Amino acid sequence: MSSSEDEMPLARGRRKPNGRAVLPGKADPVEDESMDIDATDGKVSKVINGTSSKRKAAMKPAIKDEDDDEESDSAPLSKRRRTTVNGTKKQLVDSDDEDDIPLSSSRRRSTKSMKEDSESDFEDDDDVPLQKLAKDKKNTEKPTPKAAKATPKGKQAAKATPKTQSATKRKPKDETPSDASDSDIPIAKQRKTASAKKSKAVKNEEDSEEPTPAKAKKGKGKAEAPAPKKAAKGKAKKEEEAEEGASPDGEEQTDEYKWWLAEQNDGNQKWETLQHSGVMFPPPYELLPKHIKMKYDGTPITLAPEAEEVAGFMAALLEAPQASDKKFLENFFADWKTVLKETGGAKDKDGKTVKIQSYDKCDFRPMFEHFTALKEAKKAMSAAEKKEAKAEREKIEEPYQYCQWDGRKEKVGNFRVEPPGLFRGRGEHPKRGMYKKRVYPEQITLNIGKEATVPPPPKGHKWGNIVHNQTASWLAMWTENINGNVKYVMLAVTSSLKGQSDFKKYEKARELKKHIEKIRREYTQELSDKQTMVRQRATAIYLIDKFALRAGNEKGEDEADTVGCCSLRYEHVTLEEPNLVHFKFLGKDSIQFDQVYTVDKQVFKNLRIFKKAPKGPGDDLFDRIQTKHINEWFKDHMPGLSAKVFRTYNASWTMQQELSKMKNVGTVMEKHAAYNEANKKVAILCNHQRTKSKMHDSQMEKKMYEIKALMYQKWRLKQMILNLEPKLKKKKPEYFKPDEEIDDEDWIKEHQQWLIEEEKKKIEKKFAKDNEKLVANGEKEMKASELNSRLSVLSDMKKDFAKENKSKKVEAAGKSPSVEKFEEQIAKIDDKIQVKTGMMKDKENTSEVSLGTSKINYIDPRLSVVFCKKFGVPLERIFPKTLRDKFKWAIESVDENWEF
DNA sequence: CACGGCCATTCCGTATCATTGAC
DNA sequence: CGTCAATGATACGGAATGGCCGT
Repeated sequence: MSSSEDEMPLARGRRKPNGRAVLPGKADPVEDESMDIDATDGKVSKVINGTSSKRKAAMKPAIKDEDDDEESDSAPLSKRRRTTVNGTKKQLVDSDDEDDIPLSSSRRRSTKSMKEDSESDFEDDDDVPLQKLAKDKKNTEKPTPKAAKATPKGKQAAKATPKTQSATKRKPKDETPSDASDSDIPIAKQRKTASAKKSKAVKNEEDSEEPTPAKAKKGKGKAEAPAPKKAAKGKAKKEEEAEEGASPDGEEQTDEYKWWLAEQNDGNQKWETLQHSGVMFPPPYELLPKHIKMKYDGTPITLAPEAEEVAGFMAALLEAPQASDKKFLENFFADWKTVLKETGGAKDKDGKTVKIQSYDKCDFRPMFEHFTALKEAKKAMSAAEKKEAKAEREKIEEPYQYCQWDGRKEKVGNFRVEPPGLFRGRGEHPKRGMYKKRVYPEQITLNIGKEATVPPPPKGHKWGNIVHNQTASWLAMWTENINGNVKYVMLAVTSSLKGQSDFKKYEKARELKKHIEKIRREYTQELSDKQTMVRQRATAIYLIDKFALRAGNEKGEDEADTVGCCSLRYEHVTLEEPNLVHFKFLGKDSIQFDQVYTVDKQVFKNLRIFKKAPKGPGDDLFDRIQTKHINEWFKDHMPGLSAKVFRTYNASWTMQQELSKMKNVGTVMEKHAAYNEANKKVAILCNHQRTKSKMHDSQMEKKMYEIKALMYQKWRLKQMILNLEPKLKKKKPEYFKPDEEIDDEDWIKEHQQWLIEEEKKKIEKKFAKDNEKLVANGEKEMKASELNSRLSVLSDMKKDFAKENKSKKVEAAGKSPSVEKFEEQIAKIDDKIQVKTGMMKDKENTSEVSLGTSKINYIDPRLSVVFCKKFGVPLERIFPKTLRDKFKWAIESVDENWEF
């Protein structure tokens, strides 16, 4: 049985715990490839043959041959491979093959030897002139391991970029604004000057377009209202901040730390002093009321608190998709049974133990219904009650919200300990459904200043550990039980610390600008390197650069099967002559990556080689490289360079290109739409998707129907005009044609039916309501005959429609009908149609693209700020409040000439 | 180990619809 | 009786948050 499993071509399940895909009964394709390559040249092939024989000899121990291997580059790879291969025996046999095709694995041996294949591939490959080989050889030897590695050491020093310093000179470190409102004066000023410079026309538009009026009408004076007016702005801002400074003395917000005006602290130390309140725990579990009991095999059962709690987690999901996910249920059930065992199991009403053996016999419904009722009760709370509850919550949270970081008040991010629950995972995570346990203070380590007072642990508990790690930015941590991952409590994204690293991230990306040409030149050249490893590396880097792929570390058996660049497998890439590549795989978070790209010829050729038989589904495309190899290469070309930097760089670069194409014309709304369009390009580049909501299609259909209904109404009105002025038809025949969407008799008839139905419902509803009222007033209900008479309009409608359908004419309706009146109504309908189609398009357009992620993480915020300044678009249109906070550094530090 | 990225979910304000009352 | 404004209820969609994922 196990042998048959070995033969399964599927990747999944054949991965070793370390994640390497294992080729069952197959030796390393890699080496063959390199042999082949080298074989193109007589001289080299000699070397290779040496290697190969060595390899054969040292097949399983593998590692050793590296040292004496002359072709150092390929050796490490084979080493890696060897260590993970399970079918050692087979390989050994295979490797006896004279052809040096260890692959052999009878399962998919190609008739043509791999050697031949590759040879031909590289032969028609004139990118690698023979004479060059000697030189290349040298090159490849040079950058061997250790020597290169030393370089990135300068990284730390280089990190404090000159840019940072230049920003520094503006103001000395300890400069503190005199009061809170002070901080927004500069903005106001900038804004003023900017908008003054910008066209007045724009401002007028703003006034007319902004949703402000509506809000104002509502009497909400909130600063949030996009009121572009300078004066209004300043005032509003102040209010806002006053509100935020919860404490009565508006003092505390005053010395907001403008790190971008300050000296950068270099080195590893993150703080000097640190005081905080620790973490907030979820409320303890409260037992369900006695009468709420789940059933097993029809018997109501009593559970220990923890077992009941876990059961409740499942009960809550009864109508969620998880409830029909076998794996989820299986994992849940296993963990739940463990809890049951530990807590004395389930008892019936007489205290007799009930054995829980089958999920199918569990009935969580009573619990589910109880939860649903609770939810509704909560929803039904009066506004005042809700407000009170909220205030109470906030009061409890208050101490955790902020910490003192080097004496400054900084916002804390996730101070709440994650509550227990069932692990959800993304995609087909093998651990989904497992019980995520409650975290107790004893498991928590606090990181806090030596001088600080340690926050008291919850009563009856103590903290697991207290440390004073000044090189760490976390305030607290614990280890979660599902994957054994460490969870950290850190500062909020709006904190100065995070702001600084955000800033550094973008500066790093901008630094790449200076190197990108050289980098591209070099990897392009390496695309035709004679060594497979180098080629694979170059190809991978090409993909990372062009298509913004992630690096793609190996993953373990107990993680979802998702891939990035280096972990792409055979089946993820399909080639289509002459140079189209179809990528289809699950990326981070199990998000589908499904794109067809045109690639460089050489890249296409390389991919074809990397897919050569005997590789098949389940095999690594880049079998000779790992992320560490590309990372080493990156670091050699620029300190701190990584695949992520490419993503940031390309995203921001794309945005800059798109924005610079734009002209300062049109309304604010149009400009905003254009911005979103650019944003969308970036999102697509980064493959930021969102799942179309389940409702999406039906909502679309509904909208479409509404639009058609409007068109029909319009058409009828036009017919009525004709009814009044038949002559008009000759004058403007186009005008009186029905929209083609509704040019369909069957549809019209259906629609008429629908209209009648709707009308009927409406009348019945009204009747019922009227009756209710009468009863409430102690009067008698109306009789059914009244309803019938009211419903008689329906038959009139029917008749009218029938008549219309026959005569193709519509009688003018309404009192004192006139052409003008009809035209007015038509205009209104046209407006509605316009609006609706616009909304539809927009919705469809962004239904599967998520703009947020790239806006938050990849597009240099300074680009957006510049955009707003240049085009007079209120920043609030682009950045909602939290983003304005997060990007304060960007908002306050650029003028409109700034470039990425 | 530590940190940033990233989608789904939840939260919350606004738009829209329905209802009522005044004119 | 129709219209319009005011008000209330609800649906909707963007913003904030949460917690899982990858490097």
